[in-house]
Amino acid sequence: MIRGGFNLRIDLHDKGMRRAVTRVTIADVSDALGLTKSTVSRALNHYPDISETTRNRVKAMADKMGYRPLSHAQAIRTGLVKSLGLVIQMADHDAQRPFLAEFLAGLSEGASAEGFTLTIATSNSADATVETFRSMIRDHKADGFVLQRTMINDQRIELLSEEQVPFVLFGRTDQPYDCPSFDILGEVAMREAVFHLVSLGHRHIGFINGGAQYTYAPFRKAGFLRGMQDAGLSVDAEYVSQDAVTVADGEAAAANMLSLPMPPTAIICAVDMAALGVYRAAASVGLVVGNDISVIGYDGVPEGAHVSPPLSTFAVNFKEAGQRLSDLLIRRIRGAKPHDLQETAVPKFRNRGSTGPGPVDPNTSIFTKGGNYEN
Amino acid sequence: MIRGGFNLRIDLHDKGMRRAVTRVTIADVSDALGLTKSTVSRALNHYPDISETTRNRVKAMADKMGYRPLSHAQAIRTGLVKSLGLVIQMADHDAQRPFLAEFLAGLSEGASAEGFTLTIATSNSADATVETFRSMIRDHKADGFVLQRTMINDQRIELLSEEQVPFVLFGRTDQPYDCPSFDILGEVAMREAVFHLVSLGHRHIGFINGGAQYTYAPFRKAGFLRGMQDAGLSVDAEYVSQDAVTVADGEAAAANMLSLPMPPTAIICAVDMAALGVYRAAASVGLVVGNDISVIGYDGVPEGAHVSPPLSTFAVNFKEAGQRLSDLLIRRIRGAKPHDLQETAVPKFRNRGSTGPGPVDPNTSIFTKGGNYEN
DNA sequence: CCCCTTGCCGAAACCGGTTTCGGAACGAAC
DNA sequence: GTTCGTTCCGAAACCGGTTTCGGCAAGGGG
Repeated sequence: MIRGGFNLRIDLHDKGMRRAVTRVTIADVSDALGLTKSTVSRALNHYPDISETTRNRVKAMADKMGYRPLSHAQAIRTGLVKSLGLVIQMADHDAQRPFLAEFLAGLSEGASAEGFTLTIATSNSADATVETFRSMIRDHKADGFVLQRTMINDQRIELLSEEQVPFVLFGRTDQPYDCPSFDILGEVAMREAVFHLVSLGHRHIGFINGGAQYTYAPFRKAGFLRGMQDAGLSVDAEYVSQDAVTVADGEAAAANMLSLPMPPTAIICAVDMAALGVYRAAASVGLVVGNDISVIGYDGVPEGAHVSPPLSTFAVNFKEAGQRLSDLLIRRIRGAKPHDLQETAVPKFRNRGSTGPGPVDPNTSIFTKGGNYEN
Repeated sequence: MIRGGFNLRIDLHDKGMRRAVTRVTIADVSDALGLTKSTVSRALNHYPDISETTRNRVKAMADKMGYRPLSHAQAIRTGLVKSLGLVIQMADHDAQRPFLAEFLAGLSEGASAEGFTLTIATSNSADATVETFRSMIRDHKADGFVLQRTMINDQRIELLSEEQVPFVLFGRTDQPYDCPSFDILGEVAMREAVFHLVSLGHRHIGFINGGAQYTYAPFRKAGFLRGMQDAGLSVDAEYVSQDAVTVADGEAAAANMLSLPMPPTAIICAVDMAALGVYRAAASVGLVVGNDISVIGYDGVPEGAHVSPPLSTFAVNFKEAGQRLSDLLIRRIRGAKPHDLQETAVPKFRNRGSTGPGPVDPNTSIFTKGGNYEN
């Protein structure tokens, strides 16, 4: 039981570094108190069979000595490495790039608030992503995972469910699993976008949806359709397109719509990047955004604030999303039931000037705006 | 020695998950071979006192059984958690945002190639960053750290050196430490930028430097000055500014230069974001970039490709940087000497159209271009 | 006063690996 | 035929924690 004071040694493992390591172990604490390791451990971990006075003595001594348990030492017995995993799929298209920093900040804050860290990996394809998950699960690199960009028929969900590894979705799933999740209600935003445009006098409103493989797409489209229906407007199939997640995609989709006999006077995009493409398409046919044509985006990417006019959009708070996801995941890891771990939020409309009044006569084409009723 | 076959148990730790865990341990392997754990361990870790035949038997059995050592179990003895740490300082200004995804991808690839993972944290201020490092070091969350955005008089370097924790710099340091590092030679780029502009006929060239607290700033400035000197051009102090890292910063700095009696006909920016600000400043005084005024940036941010005309810039390969940094750091962790771990690369010029011929008469102001020699 | 709880803590095993130490087996040298 | 030196592996300690089990002492009930 008596040990020679503190645990001071020279760690020569990495020849080059010759690092002097002096770490306070649980044994140091127990020795200082005349207790055993087990008592100290249980005291610190809130076991009920430790008296309050002993617990307090232990706690006091522990932080007086600066004792901090080594998480990987605990892990070998508890099975918990106190880390949250994130696999970022790159080259997917670059749409996640603008959010990544804030999202990570949120995740990191939420994690560290509970003593967890963030372990991340990247991959280049869906298959590689699944393999990365497999390997991280097998080596137990994280106690649970955050899945961003939830997809329809998501392989990651299947894998993690099967392996019974805790996870939380950023988004909602169509699969019959009861998953912990945090999601932004894009459908609410899209419906609100319609109302905003209708109140400005627009009747012909186009909708450019995002990637059809993501679960957000049907939700946003439904919100758009619901808004149109509520406004008593019909939706022509030609006014709706999908799979636009980049500037180029948005430009192409908008160019199509603008070449229709009766082009929309306003376009709602499920993704800001696509909305930026609408700017280009508009410019190339001589339309001024915010004047000749109205555009509303979704996401709140920083680039949107730098174009002219600045893009009106529904800003998603990615930092908050990260925090909530960390929190939910940690609660899941600690045993909470999926059903109790489902949250949503609504994006905030940022009216920045890319919308304007609709045509005087709602049946007027944008190309004949100003009274030339020849169509 | 004889153990009851594989290690199959039900792990009830997290009440909610009831996860069935069946893991192949080193003891399973040794039992299957009739050897001891120690022999298997040494065989797998290339100890010299294990015969070649035994080593091969062990290896074969290990991967036949799918054995993978648990890194956190190894860590408690070896002191190595097989993880690289990265602390991202946010709100710094958003300049790092565009690179983050690629940079992480590079780091992750480099790390996982050697069986390491990436542990990241974020912080909101320089002080918080240092505290985060302290805590990660104390809890040994990573075996070493990657420091991006090397600063002049960098507190992180002091801390890590003092604590004798391996690290590698993205950038070079002015401090008297011999640090492992990877850096992009911005000075080469800036000098090349000058030559490019001079060859187009420019004589009055402005330089907008980046954040003065970063070590890259003096290098890039030196490159600019060297280029000017080599071209036989003098540099007026009014043509040089610094601390421009955002669009707004760049706009302000450029506005100043453009209001000089003899404004520069070309501006080189140490940071793309600032260059985008130059676009704005130019527009607001009626100058067309690529025609009335030439602009060259540095970094290769995606936004630069979307403006009109697309920004000519020196593109930095952040993914490669990440890979190299991971590699260097891992070698450092394994004991290589700092002196042998210093690499550099040069950025690649992307000529995209934001530069044009200088004035016919080099002494002509851009505001009188076209032959109106009245100054 | 005895017995039985209950509260509280120590002893020891355990988690999954690594590392030290020592000794058996074998061949070479004398 | 000893002796000595290698080669190669087993036994056991160790890393820093957690968890099980059991036992001692105090307190309460009969």
